[in-house]
Amino acid sequence: MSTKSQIIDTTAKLLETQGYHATGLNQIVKESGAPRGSLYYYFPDGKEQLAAEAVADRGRGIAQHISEQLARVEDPAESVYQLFLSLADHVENSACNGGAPLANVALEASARSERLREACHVAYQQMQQVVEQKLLTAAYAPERAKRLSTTVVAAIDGGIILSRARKSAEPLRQVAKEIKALLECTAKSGS
Amino acid sequence: MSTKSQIIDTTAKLLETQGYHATGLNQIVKESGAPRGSLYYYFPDGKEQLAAEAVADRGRGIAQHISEQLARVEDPAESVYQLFLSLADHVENSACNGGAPLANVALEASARSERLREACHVAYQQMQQVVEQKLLTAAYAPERAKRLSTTVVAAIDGGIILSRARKSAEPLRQVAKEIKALLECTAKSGS
DNA sequence: GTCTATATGCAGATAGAC
DNA sequence: GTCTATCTGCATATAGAC
Repeated sequence: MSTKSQIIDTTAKLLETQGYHATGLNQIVKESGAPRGSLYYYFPDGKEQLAAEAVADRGRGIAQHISEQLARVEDPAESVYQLFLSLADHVENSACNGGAPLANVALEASARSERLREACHVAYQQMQQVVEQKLLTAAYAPERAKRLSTTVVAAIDGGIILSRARKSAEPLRQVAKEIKALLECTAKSGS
Repeated sequence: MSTKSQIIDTTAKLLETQGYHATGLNQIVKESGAPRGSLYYYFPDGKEQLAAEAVADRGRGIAQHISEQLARVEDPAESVYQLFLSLADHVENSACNGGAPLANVALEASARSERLREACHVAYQQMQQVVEQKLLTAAYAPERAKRLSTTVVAAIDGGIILSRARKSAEPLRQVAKEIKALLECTAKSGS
């Protein structure tokens, strides 16, 4: 892996657990093992640019991960449910400090940096579209599939926040059940 | 209002929009108009203590706000729906930089400070219990009311994150519709 | 209770050698 | 491309006067 992508990857990981302002350039350099002098060579605009690229990279990664997870089960409701459960496992394995790679930056920087806000927005759109596409394979009306995909993404992030605060993946699993119920009980009614 | 509560209130507001690490003690002093020397007099443990008290205070505030909102409409599903809409208005009026007073701190500090994590957890529990109580006035099974209340709180925070990233309250309104659908379509089935 | 002054450290960023 | 040295500024926190 190239030095640049190594830096981006480490940054994304730190942003996920610590957030933007708590993550220092020094820490990124140290944990990535990248040469100190490379940082401003690859990212002339400094921390903001680096974070934006990390968010974009992680956004693509999650969207792909979600896509793969959803593809494993044919039924949309069940596939989304399994996605939640896999996320819950991930949250548990990361000691409840991970799982929502974008939420932290989105909240912190949406006001301060337009560049970061936009990066987060794009990443969320990608996640949402993947879910939406899966839902469209069922009998949902297009508008409703869009609303549902927004709800699924929101429920993921919200569930992870609660799980982190509680130091337990239980909230995420509870949310999983209800999202499944939502997808099932109204599957055929266009409403 | 006393100096102390003035400081707490300002801190809570800044934490909501900026998060923990981006909010400096200097800014708190300046914007609160409180005397500089008072800070460590009222909060000997410094920033961490101040933030924890701000979170606790805001937690009580939101729980009460939610309680009042839910009391305005008898039907649980409809009352929760109206709650979401009022939150969407609030997010819009704050230029999409507010609405989730706890999420930011919960994500940032859950790993670093046990004290802050616990404060967030308690605050979330209070919110959830208010919703749960409202749901119990309907025909939901107790266990399900708990799951649903978790889902509602998660959906609020997640919806607000998406709305902030998108600079529009639209995601929150979409989520609102689906949560309403969830509460309605399964009202009588204990599942 | 509140003030000012200050200690100490680390942040992000830059310059210039190699 | 990568290095080291350094600039500047702000962060939290403390000391001691009033």
